[in-house]
Amino acid sequence: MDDVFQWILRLDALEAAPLILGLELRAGRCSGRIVEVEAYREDDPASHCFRGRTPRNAPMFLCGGHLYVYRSYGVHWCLNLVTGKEGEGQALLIRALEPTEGQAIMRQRRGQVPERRLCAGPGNLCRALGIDGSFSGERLGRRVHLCGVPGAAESVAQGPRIGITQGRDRPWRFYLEQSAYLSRPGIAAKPVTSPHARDT
DNA sequence: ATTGGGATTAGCT
DNA sequence: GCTAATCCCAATG
Repeated sequence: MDDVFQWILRLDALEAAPLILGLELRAGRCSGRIVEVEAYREDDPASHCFRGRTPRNAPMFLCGGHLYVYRSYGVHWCLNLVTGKEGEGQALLIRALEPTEGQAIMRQRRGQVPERRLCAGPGNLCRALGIDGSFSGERLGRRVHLCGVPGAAESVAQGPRIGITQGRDRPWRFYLEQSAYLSRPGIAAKPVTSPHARDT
């Protein structure tokens, strides 16, 4: 079953993104459904890989299925699932989860916040799941796991990425349109798959 | 050796 | 809407 995820994560980030949405991400006793991701690639001015390999971004150049965790603004940790083949330098930034298990522990780490804010935002979800820089470069399946049925998510939407100054023209943020657990509401979304598209 | 700029967030105006 | 918190990297002298 894990082979399915390995296969998906070796696809290009843009192909993998809609398949990853809806899967459950678990770390320790906490888990949540992935409702929002963003794709970053080497040919992409917004990506940490844009100017080649450095000690920080080295895990992004491993093959799909590894983790890349970086420190944001010197304050927060952010989790990526590396995609593609070794040397390509691409990943999916996990931006929001719908908490499904371990909410009590999450709240202990995050403080008294409403359920829909527990894992909303890349920094917040790492805090909630206890993910830090020591996870970077690690293989999926050690301390972080995926489970669920890939590609089964209801209406996936696509829009501009958040918080970047370069590469704004690339609509590489993917999210579950009806989710109440997004880091921010969808902006000028265009649907990728609709609930009825799969029926045909 | 120093400097400027982020794939962010909470709290305040 | 604005700002501070504060670390890593890249570009520059």
